Amino acid sequence: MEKFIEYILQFGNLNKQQIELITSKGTELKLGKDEYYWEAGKIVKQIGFLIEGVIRVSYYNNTGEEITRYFIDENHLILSGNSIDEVYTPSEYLSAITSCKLIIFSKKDWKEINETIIGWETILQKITTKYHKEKIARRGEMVAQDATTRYLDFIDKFPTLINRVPLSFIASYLGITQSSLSRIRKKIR
Amino acid sequence: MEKFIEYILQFGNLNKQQIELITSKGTELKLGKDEYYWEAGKIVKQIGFLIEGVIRVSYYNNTGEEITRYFIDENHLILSGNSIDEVYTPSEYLSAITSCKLIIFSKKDWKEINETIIGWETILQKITTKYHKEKIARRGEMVAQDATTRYLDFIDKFPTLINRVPLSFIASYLGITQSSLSRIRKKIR
DNA sequence: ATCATTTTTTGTCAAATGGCAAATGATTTT
DNA sequence: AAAATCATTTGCCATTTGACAAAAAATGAT
Repeated sequence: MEKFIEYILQFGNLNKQQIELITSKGTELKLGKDEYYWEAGKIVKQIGFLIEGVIRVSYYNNTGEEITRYFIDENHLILSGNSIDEVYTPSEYLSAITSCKLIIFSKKDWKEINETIIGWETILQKITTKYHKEKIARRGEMVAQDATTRYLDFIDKFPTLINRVPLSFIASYLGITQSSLSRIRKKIR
Repeated sequence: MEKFIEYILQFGNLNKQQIELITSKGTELKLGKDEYYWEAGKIVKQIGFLIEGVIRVSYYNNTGEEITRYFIDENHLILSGNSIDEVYTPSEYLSAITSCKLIIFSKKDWKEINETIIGWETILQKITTKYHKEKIARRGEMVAQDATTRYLDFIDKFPTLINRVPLSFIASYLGITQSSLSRIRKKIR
């Protein structure tokens, strides 16, 4: 829980009372490997903060292939709702790649926090904007490179993930086949 | 100018006085083809709204190639600053692909509007979020497809641009060479 | 209209990647 | 430990794309 508080404090100040309120509302959730955090189409009923593990965001493209859109690693908020979104289309799946530990808040509690803590909106706003930008930056430059460069970029940007994410997922994130990625690895090794 | 007001009104209400304030502060700016709206490294001293024309957002990658990150077409705000950003890295160039007409506001006037009109922040917030999402959605699915699919997607998402943007820029947006794009065009024609 | 310039198309060949299947390696289960 | 399962690597061949160069088409200036 402290991790979550620490995270929030990066974006704005909170007094003791406020921290207590937040702490009292959060519950721990454990996810086993390959369990879904949420599934396409289902209504998301909570807000989560990932303390441990890696979550994969995926969707199915028009040919039925499952594509990895994104990875979420430790110390990231997973939001959904109206203006503040970590997830963009209702057709996305979030599944645990490794076993995960999260702090979750029900929508109701989250709303209460929002209504009680002055400046909470602003804090969320900052967080959201920061991650929007990160994502755009990460993704934006990926299109215009060959697969090897993209993989190198990936290592650069997600250094902690390389050994925790199966090759097949990385490949689907990079937009290449497993085989190709395997060959690329061999080449640059 | 009305176009800009119209645009803003989609995101929130304004009374007559407020509209007048905004109108009084905006200036028209014309850009010739290939002129820069802003250049990497330079300080942006204004906020713009594109009424006519197409602007290309580009950057140079590590090998010195100029890559098109994005196109901005009619009726879009071009912002820069702190939390509200249309442009993400200070190394980006914005140049007019066609001749352009913009409404611009100096940072000072923009600040004044912001301080005078209650709810202005919220309106901007909505706009920002909307475009962040659009971009992510547009870009996000592009990596995992072959060039033909990406071109088809492009046509889908920027139907108004195909005939106004030179092939070379589209190619650089899609992450392929001109020749390849030319061949793809031929194939699907 | 003519010339010069720019943009787009095309050709050729090499390199990268995909699709498929088999082999190898790693992990888990029994 | 052996078997079963899953993940990764490799081989083979087809297709796509890149690099480079040249031709053709479009655009702009005079």
